[in-house]
Amino acid sequence: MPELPEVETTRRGIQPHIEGKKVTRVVVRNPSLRWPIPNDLELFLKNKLVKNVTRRGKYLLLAFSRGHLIIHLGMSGSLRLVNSDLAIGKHDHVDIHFGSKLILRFNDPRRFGAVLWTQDPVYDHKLLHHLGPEPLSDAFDAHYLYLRSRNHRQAIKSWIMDSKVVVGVGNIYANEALFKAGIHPLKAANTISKARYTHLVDEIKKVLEMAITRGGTTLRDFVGGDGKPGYFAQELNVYGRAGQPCVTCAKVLSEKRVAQRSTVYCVNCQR
DNA sequence: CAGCGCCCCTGCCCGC
DNA sequence: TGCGGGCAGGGGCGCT
Repeated sequence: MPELPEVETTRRGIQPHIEGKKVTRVVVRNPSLRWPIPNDLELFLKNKLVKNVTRRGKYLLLAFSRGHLIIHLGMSGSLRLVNSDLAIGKHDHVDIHFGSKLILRFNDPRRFGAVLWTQDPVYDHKLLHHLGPEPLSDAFDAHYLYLRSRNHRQAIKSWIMDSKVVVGVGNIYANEALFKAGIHPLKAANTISKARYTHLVDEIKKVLEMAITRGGTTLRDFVGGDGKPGYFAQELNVYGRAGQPCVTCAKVLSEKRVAQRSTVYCVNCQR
């Protein structure tokens, strides 16, 4: 249920438990995700040690001594560490065993996710090589966004959701950050001033950081727990609140579909 | 060639 | 209680 904070929460949850551990077995029950899971996945992974667990955008990267496992959770995927005696549930498509007890289990009802293997330098992979800066890095700043936006007329909301521009800004947080920054989601990217980009960058970082902090509160549930991310509990100002009053000015929030995604905003506070 | 829609898939909620 | 329609947090890809 992954926006970037959930992916990062997942990474932090699994990393300490599998880093340095050896894969003993791989079970693929259903290989048909967004792209087919390689059918010789076990061959690549068996007896290999996990060197580290990193993240690029919403892609989780498990580094092995020779190659990387690339995992994307899509719209409905989750990755949990479970004990090997836990019953297999619906949509549990992949199990990666670490010894006799520990399993990293990939579940994905809608199967928009991906589990891929590459032996090449991982950032050369076709899914990663074009990606823009990490939103929480210093490279993502107003100067960068402003310069890059000058020849883009597209609506600011879909523009900041473009992974070539910046990774990890999903629909919920795009809505929330634009509200906080007071920017109308349909405003053309190239018409927004540098000062307003400063505000937007600030709000994107803040909302993502806050959500990661909240997500962190569920970390303790990662082993054996239900693994549900905590972000539904957090206060959202606009997402899911169309027709309800704006928290700032009480005017009824509007909703439009922008690039096929639900977009909620306040016509009074966002211009 | 920037940028728009399509589409992959299951589940859930709502209205009839 | 059953069924059809619409919508869901992603994002690559094929068109124009």
